[in-house]
Amino acid sequence: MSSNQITIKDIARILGISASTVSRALKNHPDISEATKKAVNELAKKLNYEPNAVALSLKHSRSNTIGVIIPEIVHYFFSSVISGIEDVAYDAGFTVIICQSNERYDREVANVKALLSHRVDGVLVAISKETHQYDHIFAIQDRNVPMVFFDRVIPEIETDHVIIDDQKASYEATKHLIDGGRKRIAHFAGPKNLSIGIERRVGYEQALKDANLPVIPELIIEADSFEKAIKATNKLLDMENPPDGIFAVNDLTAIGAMQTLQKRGIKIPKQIAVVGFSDGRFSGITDPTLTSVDQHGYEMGSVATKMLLRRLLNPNYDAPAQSHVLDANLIVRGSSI
Amino acid sequence: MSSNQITIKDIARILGISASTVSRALKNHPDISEATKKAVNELAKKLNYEPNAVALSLKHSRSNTIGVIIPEIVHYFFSSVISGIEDVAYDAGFTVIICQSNERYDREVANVKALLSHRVDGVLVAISKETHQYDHIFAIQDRNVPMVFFDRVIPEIETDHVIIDDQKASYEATKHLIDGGRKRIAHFAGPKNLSIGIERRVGYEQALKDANLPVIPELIIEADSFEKAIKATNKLLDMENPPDGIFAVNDLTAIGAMQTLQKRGIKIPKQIAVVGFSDGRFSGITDPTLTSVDQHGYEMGSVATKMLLRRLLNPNYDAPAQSHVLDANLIVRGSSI
DNA sequence: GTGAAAGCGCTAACAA
DNA sequence: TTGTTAGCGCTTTCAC
Repeated sequence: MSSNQITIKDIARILGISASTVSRALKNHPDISEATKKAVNELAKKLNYEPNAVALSLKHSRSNTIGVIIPEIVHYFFSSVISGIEDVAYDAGFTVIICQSNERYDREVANVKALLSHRVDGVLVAISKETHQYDHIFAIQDRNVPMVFFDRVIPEIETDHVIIDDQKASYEATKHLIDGGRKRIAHFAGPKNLSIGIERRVGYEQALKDANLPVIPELIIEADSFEKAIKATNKLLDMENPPDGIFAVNDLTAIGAMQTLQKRGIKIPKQIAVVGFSDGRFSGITDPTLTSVDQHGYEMGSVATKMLLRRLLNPNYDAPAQSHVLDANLIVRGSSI
Repeated sequence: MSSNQITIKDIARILGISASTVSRALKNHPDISEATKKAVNELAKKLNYEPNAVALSLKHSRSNTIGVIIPEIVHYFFSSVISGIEDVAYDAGFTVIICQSNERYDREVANVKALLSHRVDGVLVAISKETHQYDHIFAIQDRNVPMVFFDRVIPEIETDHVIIDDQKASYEATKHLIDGGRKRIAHFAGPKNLSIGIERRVGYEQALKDANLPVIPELIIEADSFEKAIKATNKLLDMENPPDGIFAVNDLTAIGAMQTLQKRGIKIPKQIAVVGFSDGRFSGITDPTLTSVDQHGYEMGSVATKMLLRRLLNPNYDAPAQSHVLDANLIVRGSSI
């Protein structure tokens, strides 16, 4: 398994010149004679010479590498984010190292360690749900490694971040139902200890208030899984005065609602309209198709990476931490109109 | 932005000893006195010293890094594979660099270049659909960098690989329909130029033959998108003698079929049973839930990585290329029983 | 126009 | 028990 990697030395030896000359010839240094350049470049090509990025990293104390810490790659949203990160990083000549925390604190700490050890030039982090202690994050800052948070933010930590305006998106979604004439809109809410749970609920309530509609506690049910949504929908339908619209905290619960409604003979959207919050690609394949908020994962990844590159590429750029808030817009489909 | 990374030299300087002593103390070398070890380790801890993986890579000509080239991370199957890769690699102390080809040949070539430049110790590749020329792959072999193919295989290239037994899985799926008493089973087929298209169709046909059922050309329709599935289903229903079962090449088309059937008042599975081939996580949230083949993406990633590690960790292991075929098993749900 | 030498951080053979 | 030195591949200053 002896490695066959060609080095500058190999080229130098073959051509009977020095390594430094080869190095210069390869970067088209003006001092080098055309003849030498030609010989070097031809041989390099012939031997499939590829500069050793590891040596370059060590030499320049810059690895041209970005580290990413993400909770779970298998979520459609997060994999879209990664796609956005990869594309932008790639265009800027950076390599991306992705680590999954699997929503675990200990794993996240290990990830940080690995990335720092690899001397990544910057990191993009979506903090795990389990993380409530931040020494490992401070370690990144201590080393002056630029960092951008995305999607999940820790208020105590001052660093660039890009998030979605969940509250506004929920407001829009609810308003869309109101504009469609709905007066009793239920909400399947997320957990109260998660910011998305809170933000989406606040947006919902605000839209009701702004339209002079009452916020009815019985119509707000904590339900963030498919099964819970089915139960919650049945509960709503069993009420004396059922809702005429449902705004669900995510698509999965919206789909649970739709199926239950249909099973009980309710017409969507005629009798009850349904709006979800996109976390998959289910919305296009339900029947009717599901009106939902598009979270723009790809854009989030690309924006976050650009924010990071801005600091990486201009070492004297030292503006204070920026907050970039993405608009998440409503995609209106069949379930609500 | 001056980097604050602590080095062995820093520790040596502070303690007034040599760098090599520090190095040895950190790895608990028996020659070093307890006192020195203690001092070094305490200071290292205090300063948050993290070994420079870049320097180690250069020194050892081993980067402890695995490169992955994958078509598109946003597919659930591929992101599951990555999860499997990450977990196994992580446990073995390896870092993973993921590159997306986006199903493009030029991008894949660039990915290989980047990974070779980073001197990854081994690579895991699922070749892009667009790739029909293999110089970049040969370049990997030329450098004696161990490589494992997963999911997509190039017969001409001899290297370890792990694939799914598509044919067998399709056979099982079709047989399951036959066992349920279905006699006219339609097939939504994938493109004829893709191995999954061919394999799945062959498995379907073989199951029919083994059960002495005729292979009816009109019941085999090329349909690998949601929209095509809807059209195809309508076409089937308009036949004089419609099918009593549908085996679809993927879940998306199976769902298209189900919706069309339901729209036209057909009961699933009573009148027509439907089976899909899993490429998402739709199967649990349809109504009825969808019987489908589980592709075991996570397992594929973990097996592929283990095959790679076997070569990386035992340099004298040089068995010929192995082929690992995973069983993809049928998950029976409501759409077929 | 080209070469020699030093150094990025770390390790290991060799000295002391 | 510890230090010195050389070297992994590359770049860059300084010499010639």
